Amino acid sequence: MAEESRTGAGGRLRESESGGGARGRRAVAAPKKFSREQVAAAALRLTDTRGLEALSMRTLAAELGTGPMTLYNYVDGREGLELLVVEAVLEGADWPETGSGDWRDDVRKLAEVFWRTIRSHPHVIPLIAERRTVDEPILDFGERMLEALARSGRSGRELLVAFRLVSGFIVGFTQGAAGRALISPGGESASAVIARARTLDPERFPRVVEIATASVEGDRTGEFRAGLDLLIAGLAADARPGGGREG
Amino acid sequence: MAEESRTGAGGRLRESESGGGARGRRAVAAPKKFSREQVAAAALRLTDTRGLEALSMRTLAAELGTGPMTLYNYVDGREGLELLVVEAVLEGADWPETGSGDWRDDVRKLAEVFWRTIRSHPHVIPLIAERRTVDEPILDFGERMLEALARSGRSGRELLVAFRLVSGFIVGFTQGAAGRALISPGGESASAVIARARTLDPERFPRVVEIATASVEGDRTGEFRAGLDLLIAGLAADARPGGGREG
DNA sequence: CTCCCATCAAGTACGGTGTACGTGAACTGG
DNA sequence: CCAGTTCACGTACACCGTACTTGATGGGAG
Repeated sequence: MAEESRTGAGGRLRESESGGGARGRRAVAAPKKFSREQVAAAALRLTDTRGLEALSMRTLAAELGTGPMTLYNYVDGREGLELLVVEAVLEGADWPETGSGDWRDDVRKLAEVFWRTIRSHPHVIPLIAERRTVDEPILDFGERMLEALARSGRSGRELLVAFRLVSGFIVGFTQGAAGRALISPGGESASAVIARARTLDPERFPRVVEIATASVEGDRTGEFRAGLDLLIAGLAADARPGGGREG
Repeated sequence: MAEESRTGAGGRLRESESGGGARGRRAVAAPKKFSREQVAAAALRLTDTRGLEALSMRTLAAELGTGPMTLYNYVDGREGLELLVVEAVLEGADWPETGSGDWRDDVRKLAEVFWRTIRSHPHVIPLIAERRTVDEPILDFGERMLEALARSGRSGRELLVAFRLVSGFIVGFTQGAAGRALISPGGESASAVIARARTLDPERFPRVVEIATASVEGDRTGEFRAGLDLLIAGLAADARPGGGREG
């Protein structure tokens, strides 16, 4: 797993940042031109400002002032590029301490940090939604969440169900709150949703229109918490009676 | 619906269309070469057999024995093509009668039909997940689900939360059960998941590995029902006391 | 009848994508 | 000095969606 690009481990790599004044007798070549973090930051910046469809090998390369193929020295193809962006987003989160207190609190805390983190990069949401069973940084979060859920006395199939419930809710809610077509690259989410709801026939979709409106007017975080609390209550009610601690 | 006239190879034959407009001056020049249903069926077949990434204007056109641009006479670009596939999938469902009995039963019935319908076309799942707030056939389902949920005594924000909970669960569960990278175009889902789980470090992701294994061994439909029941129980417990009927 | 031209099917071509391949420059250890 | 290795990156290919253009068709007007 850990076979990252261990190419730079030779020791001699002098980063090409604004280091010492004599920045080189030579033009660039043997030491890496960028750090992986630089690439990640550029990719995330690109995605945040110009949307997910603007993220391509070529645009990113242009952003960095280099050619497309150079990126393949930092990233394992398009797939790896997306992974890099997801990583960059999740690294920005500061995960809470969990594992000791009430599992409900931990579930809540974890979910909330995830929610807040993701929401600050709305364009990345589709990426996270479709890659959540693949990327390690997400699985890392999943593992913590599972640990908390396990303390409700679940394991095996029940744990699986509980996890799917929670993660499905988180991703679904996030996705629904700022879905692909409802948020435009420009970024005016609210008006876009409203506009979209307006085009719907209110006779055919009365309640869809109703909740679409409610969704725009309400505060999403409050709704997220409400849904999560409901979910946690359900999980607690269903938990194996003696299983407040691990049974 | 538009009735189709099948043309042989190479020629287009005139056909008096139903409702052939006496639009004054000109009559129709040529009948359509395919029916919309033919196109939809071909698109769905293509997606089912060769995966979502094989669905393109060009491949579909080739499948139909015509050129790419011809499709634009039947479908509004790539976007419309995806809509067509989603439509084709959801049209295959036979929706239950709802609206009269217990809302819990209706939620269950609707969710289950949706689940079963979608699962029979696993490659379309990502499409449905990301287009669920956009496509009318999906909104149609959403409207029915909302109607059922409303009978738990909710409206406005609470209804929104309940809906997000349920639909997030459905989509999340489906997506998780047969996600993009976990199911390969070839179609060997179970072994792929196992293989994936094997590559994970069990020290770092002990519980992820545990539920991944459980997920392969268990029957998904049972887990889906279990999660759904838990969710419904939570919704029922939280329902406004007097609100068994619409209040 | 002939001719016109509205209409729709379909081809060509353009600008995009991801990336295999190859070349060559810069460094390192012998 | 000379391999050998690592990296930058230009070129090229196969693919994508689709704007634009062409071409066939056949009803009405003359």
